[in-house]
Amino acid sequence: MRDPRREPSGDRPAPNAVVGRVSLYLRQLESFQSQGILTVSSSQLGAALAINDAQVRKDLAFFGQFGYPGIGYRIDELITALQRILGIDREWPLALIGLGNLGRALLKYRGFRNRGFRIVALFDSDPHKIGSDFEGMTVRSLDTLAEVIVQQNISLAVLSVPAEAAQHVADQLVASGILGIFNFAPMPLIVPASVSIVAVDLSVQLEHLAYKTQTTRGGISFVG
Amino acid sequence: MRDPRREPSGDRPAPNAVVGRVSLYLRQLESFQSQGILTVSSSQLGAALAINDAQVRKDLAFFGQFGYPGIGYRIDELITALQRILGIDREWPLALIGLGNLGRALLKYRGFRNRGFRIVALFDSDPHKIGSDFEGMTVRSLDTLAEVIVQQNISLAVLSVPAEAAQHVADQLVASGILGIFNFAPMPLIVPASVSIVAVDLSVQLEHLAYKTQTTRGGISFVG
DNA sequence: TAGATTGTTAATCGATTAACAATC
DNA sequence: TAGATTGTTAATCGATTAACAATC
Repeated sequence: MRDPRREPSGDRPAPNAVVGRVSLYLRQLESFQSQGILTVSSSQLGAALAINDAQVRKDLAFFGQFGYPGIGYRIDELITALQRILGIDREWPLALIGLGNLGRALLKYRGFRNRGFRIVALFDSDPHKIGSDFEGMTVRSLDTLAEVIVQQNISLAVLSVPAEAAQHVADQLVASGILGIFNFAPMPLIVPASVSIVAVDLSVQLEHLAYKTQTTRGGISFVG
Repeated sequence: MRDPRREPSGDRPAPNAVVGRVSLYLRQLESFQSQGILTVSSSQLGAALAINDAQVRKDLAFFGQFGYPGIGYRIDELITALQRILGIDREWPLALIGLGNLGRALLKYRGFRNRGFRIVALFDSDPHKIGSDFEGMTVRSLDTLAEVIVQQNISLAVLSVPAEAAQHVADQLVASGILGIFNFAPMPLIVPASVSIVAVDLSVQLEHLAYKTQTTRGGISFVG
């Protein structure tokens, strides 16, 4: 691996769109790697994801110099670098708050564990659920939030509670020292800027599909 | 309700960002309505969602003239208009393909039914699942996809199958005449441009949260 | 009327794409 | 070397915000 490299862009955080694409690049690179491919050019990587080659190079260049002119990118090297950049070169213990249908599904979901995210603590406000076990873990009362988050060194929480409860629980999470919230509740959360939020709003997304379906009438192929 | 109005912007489809925000406006307006509020200004609506007031006006103006200078927007009127624009002034029957953990959770999820989306048919490729019942519906083989989609007049599908199977199932859906796919499989699907796709990539989103948490260190309040 | 607020134009900001010298 | 491909600058495109005449 080449080293030292020129430093990334002054440590400004990357634009959201860049981070999202880098995640896609990483997954595609892992797929190439599993096929035994060793190097890839920006145009090959872009073609697999329907992304312009200049965009691929610019996105990667945001974080440093990873490519070799005339050759492309060495896949193993780039995978290592992108994992470190995204922060998934380590395990992230997660707290899951809300064991309704969605919460229980997220608990069983494989996609997270594969990428180093591990749900290690469960919380719910329903007295019928507190004390019961899911996937080998006991559901705890929200009263113990701060205690458990500190003890287990948890920095991220998955929030799958009803909209009405979401802001109150978010406040408790913030008070407990959480650093990031993965929000599935269909409402915007207000938190200090020191706490990161990524929201997945399934109703908004499905409404978007309804809109597109109503308006789209095309013919050319498309990657989506 | 004022009528006739000036026509929307030449029927170009709205930019994605606009559609997403309109969905948020609609939900916020419904919340205001349930509080008994009758009119709202662009700055009030924007404040509730941390969106600039000029942005709110511009987004709405894309679809027509809904406001009253000096007054704002009449909430019931705007709700009706936005529902029609998004295409959720009617019922959408959905097919659900893939009854793994995520699929079963989506089946039980209330957020969809509330907005007029109703899962009316279940499909899986696993012979152990075919024939069994979930929520009063029998899981069918993918062989019957085209037949059921036509019979039940289904235009949207929720795809929650493993990445390896996703493209193949998408091809079957397209061949069966589906118009839109809500894709939870962690890979891009290739479909004709006449078919709409909205993708929810949970791993990508969670990786984004990891990145933000790693890089964020702020202090000012923020709505997310 | 005076005050409030829209719809829209112009100004700004940011993101994407094209082009190409530098490099392997 | 000749061909390929990067990193980066400049050009383009699109989205957001500011400003304000028109309107209620």
